Amino acid sequence: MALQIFNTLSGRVEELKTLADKRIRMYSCGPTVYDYGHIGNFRTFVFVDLFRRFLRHSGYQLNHVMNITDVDDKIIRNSSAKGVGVREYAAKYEQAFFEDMEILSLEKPEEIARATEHIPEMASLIARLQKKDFAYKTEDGSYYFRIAKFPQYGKLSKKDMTAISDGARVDLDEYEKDNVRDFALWKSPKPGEAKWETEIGPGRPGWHIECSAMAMEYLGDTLDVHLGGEDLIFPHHENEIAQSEAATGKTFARYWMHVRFLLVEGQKMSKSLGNFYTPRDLILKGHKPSSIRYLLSSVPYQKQLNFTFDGLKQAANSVERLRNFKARLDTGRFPAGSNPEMETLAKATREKMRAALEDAMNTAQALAAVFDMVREANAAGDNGKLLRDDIPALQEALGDFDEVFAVLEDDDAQKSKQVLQWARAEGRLADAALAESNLSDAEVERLIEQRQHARKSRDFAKADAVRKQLADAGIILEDTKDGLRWKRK
RNA sequence: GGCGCGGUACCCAAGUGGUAAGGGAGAGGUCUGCAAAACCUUUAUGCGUCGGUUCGAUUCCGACCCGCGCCUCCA
Repeated sequence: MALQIFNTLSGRVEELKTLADKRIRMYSCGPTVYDYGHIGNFRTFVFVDLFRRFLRHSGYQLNHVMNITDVDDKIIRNSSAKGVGVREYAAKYEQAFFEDMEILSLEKPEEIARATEHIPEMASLIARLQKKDFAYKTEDGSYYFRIAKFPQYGKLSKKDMTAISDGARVDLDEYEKDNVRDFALWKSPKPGEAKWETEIGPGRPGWHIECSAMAMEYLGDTLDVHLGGEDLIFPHHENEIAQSEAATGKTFARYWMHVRFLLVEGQKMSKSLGNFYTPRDLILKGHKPSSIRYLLSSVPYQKQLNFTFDGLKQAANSVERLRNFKARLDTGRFPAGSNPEMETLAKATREKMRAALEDAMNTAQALAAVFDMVREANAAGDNGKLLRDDIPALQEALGDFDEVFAVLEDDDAQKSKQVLQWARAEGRLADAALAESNLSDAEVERLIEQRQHARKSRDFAKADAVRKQLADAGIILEDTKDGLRWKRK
């Protein structure tokens, strides 16, 4: 089977067929860097990451562009409220975004495009649109897109723009527009706001034009896939289509994929409800980065995901189970020989995972396949039916899994530490429940040695006391047949 | 009002016209100096409600109830 995805444009699940065989041109809407990203943003970004990883795993050569919107109304408003320049303000949150990407194990796209570095491309796109009469300039120097001239308008969001729907509100201030639905391509300069001198005059770009200009700049007139959060379907992506296709006369993006919003504790996340979280907030509360990534990955992207603290705990336990299995494969000792059933199991698991992800990125089903393997291989191990030569095949299958899900590497403690340092620097330590483990690896090893001595001399009281001491510092010990293993909680 | 999505065990969640994956949690057991890990057993005659189609529906159709999203530069 080949990769199937749900295409918002057609409203159907379709086979993904790229323009150039095994090369994919994709564009995903990145952050507007006006504040720290929240877990809702990161549901989308985590999905984009899973998708790119799976594409690469499937043999595609990726050309993925993500934008950073570093000029917009909110950035202008927030930066002036703080009395810092727009560039400086945006740079801080852009940096934070990159840090968050690393914390959540998100790969960097091949190209990261900043809006402010592509102003001339946007201006020339607007000039093209004006030449074709798809854009017009108003008295104050702003430019708008003429929706009436683009009959396909609404094809992505399935809106009939010829009729004004009842509930839709209209901004009456913008009387200069020919039609209330026309959207801004370019905003005339206002005192105190960032502005650029361009071929179409001074001002700053509208929201949508950057993505059209940058996507086409890096990927050509027609891209294979365009992704984003579901809220972007309208107006953002609809407008991108209008701008791009009006200018080029060609299809802008052949497939549109949209990630559903998440709920937090059953409700829409909002600051007023007090259920608004950034990954940093959660890490400071003691949750692991891998738990966040796992939870965000575990529900297929087209389904609403209810993000709860209970779910976060469950995710942590699930990741733990997978890591324990990995450790068993990596460090356990097994009898010589091979059991063909294990090779079959590994192969079947890899195929099931691939089939699940090819089926419109059904991550839940892919996870089920891995857990089936974990259980069966563990059982075989307990029964002495897991043999030395079986290990590589199982490791490979687990590696396949982690190429996409990326949760097995135990770097949570180190990542959390970074967040703690950030919190300290920002003076936010007050709300940090995260306890810093004050034991270095060497100290842990030293205590473990003491305990082993005690055990050898059958002084179990002493041994247990040491274990208790380590447990209090967040260190878990496991006495296995193959020796002692320890890990940080 | 228009368009759309969803309601599956204590929690998360997959799925199919033929009788309910997987994970977490709970209970019991095996193993262990004790733990941990792991394994085994167990927890939905039931898949929002009510009708209909069918030999048979959780899966198809209709109505209703509930939740959610977009229609406002919120991912």
